[in-house]
Amino acid sequence: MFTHLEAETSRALAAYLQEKYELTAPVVTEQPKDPAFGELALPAAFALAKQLRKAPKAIAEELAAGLRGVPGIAAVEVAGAGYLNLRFDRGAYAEGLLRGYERAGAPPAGKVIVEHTNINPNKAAHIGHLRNSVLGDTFVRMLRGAGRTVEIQNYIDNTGVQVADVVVGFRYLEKKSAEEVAALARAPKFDYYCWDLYARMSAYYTDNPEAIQWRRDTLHAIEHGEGELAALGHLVADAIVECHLTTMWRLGIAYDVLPRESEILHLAFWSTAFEQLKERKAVYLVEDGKNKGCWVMAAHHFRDHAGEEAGDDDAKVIVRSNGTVTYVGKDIAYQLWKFGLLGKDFHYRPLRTYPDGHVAWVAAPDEGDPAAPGFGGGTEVYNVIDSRQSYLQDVVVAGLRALGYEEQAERSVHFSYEMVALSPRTCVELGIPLSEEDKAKPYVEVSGRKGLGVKADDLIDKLIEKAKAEVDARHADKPADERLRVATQIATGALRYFLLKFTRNTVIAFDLQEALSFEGETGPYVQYAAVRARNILRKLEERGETLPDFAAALTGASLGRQLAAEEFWQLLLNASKSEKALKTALESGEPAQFARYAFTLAQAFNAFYHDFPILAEKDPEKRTFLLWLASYFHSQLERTLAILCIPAPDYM
RNA sequence: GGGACCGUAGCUCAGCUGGAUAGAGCAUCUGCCUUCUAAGCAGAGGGUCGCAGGUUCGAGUCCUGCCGGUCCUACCA
Repeated sequence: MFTHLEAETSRALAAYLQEKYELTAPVVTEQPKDPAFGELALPAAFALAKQLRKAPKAIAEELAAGLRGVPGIAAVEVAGAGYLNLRFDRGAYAEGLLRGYERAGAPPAGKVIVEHTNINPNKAAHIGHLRNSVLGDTFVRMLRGAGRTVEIQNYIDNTGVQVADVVVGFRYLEKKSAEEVAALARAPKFDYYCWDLYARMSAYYTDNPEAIQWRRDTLHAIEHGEGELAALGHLVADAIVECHLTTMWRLGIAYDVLPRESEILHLAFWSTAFEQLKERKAVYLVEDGKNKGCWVMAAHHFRDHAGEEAGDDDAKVIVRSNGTVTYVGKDIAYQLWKFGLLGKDFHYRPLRTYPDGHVAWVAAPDEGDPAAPGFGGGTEVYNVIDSRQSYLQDVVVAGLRALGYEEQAERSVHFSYEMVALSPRTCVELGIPLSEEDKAKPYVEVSGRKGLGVKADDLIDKLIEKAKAEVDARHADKPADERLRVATQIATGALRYFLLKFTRNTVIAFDLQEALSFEGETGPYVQYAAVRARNILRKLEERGETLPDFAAALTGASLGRQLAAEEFWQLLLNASKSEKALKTALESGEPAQFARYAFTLAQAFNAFYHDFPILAEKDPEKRTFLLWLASYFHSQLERTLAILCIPAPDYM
């Protein structure tokens, strides 16, 4: 409703500008800082002052006339130095919300592909991976909330160095047979086991540099899919992927398809892309210098300031002198596939059916399942990858551009975010040893190689444990399994909100105490508001009453009477802005903005809840109105929480 | 050396494409449970928006320089 009026206002003013001044300018609308100024503000007069050579205030007076007839607008005022402030017809606005209104405009066609998670399948997921997944998953839900079709991809680098290192660890460090590893992989917490092994193996390389040859041999075997080392690689990677899927599902995160590097190699995606790149002269063979014998992409493709004269040494190596392709090269091929530009496709088999019936598919080594849906072929692609990889993401986009896929390059978005580090205090708390150098830093970077970090499952367990204690203290009368379920929901809400409250380019210095907080700007705060709203409605039923048929019981006139009270109007207005909040958050690509809206919505409701004992209200019209407001808040809170994938518990 | 990001209250962070009196949470202090659950509400204190210039009706927001911090800049991923 709010966005509808906003659009109508902009359209009316644009038409008026055209008619009166023959100007075609985009109309900017703002939400006034002070609610006393009204619901919408237009600073248009300021922008026109120079062109029309008149004082902004005088222009605003003229423009006001063009807005007076807009349906739903009750008043147009000129304020300040030349603002146009609009006031809505409160009764009509509420009636629009009550009776439902048509959402204007269909969402853009085409499939959006969002790639997120992408954890190397060689160790347990940690807090940094969670930020990626929660950010990606929430963004997906926001897009779907706005009506877009979205496909979620989780790329599995199952043939990389990291998997190889764990295989080396099993084979040479622990001297385990394939059967022994298989037994470990079937046991719980295989990902934890590998976490430690990977850290030990990394340390071993440092002390025994000659061991690097093991890595080379193993990597070669894995890449070529040959022998028992390759089989071991698959065994490890597949088992770890299962662990990751399970961990992520604890937070409600699921995937549509898991493309894998092994199939990208097997199906020779790269050679197809390589032919295209050579043909378009996007890459060339270096004859001399440090990159001699490599196929490289010239720096000017991906760096703004690099001139054509930038040398071979600045170029990005795509194919090594030994003929193997780098990760970026494969990534270019993969990005082409995402847009349906490669002319090749994976085979797929179902990997997992989630409890809600959703199926995640995975790239299959051979024929695959004919029932598989079509994947890839998107019109927009978002890659949720941390900001440290922006250089490589630039190269990928440059690859598309160099091939002439300008439009797809434009629609390739590196949805970047800053890393999650650990606050020194939290390191101490977790018993992580810190060097003197680390202690002086504002935060300590997590490192899988060093085995330094907070594992996702550990953190979730801790949150559940804490929430369980709170629930137990408050609801000792409820069944234990139910209390555990509620505690799990609270933990999920706390964690998802915590990871979302920071904007993407803020480094999170993870602080355990802060993350474990359920008060203030947190997920549980928002959940609590939803629970309270529901309690009012439930209490009503417990008293033998039924919820009124609001559409019949409330009219524009009665709504107008009640909304004459400023506080009621502000509450309703606030509650009605979820669509607006979603729109601006999507435009800026910041899930944090939408999370923040959820918080302000909960704040508004909590104030309302405190100030107006609804069930005790004596005046019938007011009571009906308050009930409607409460149920409207309730539905808005639940809708908002649903998009954030924060569960709404039955009680707290 | 080159590129990118960050610097806002004691702490952690918001501040949408430049707009009206710079916000929130935490922490500190003071009130509020006989009421639809206090995981809550109300209030107080707390600011040279790193520094200096510039652009204009208007700058936390844009430009330049400086100071401080971080990341990237592999024939690793």
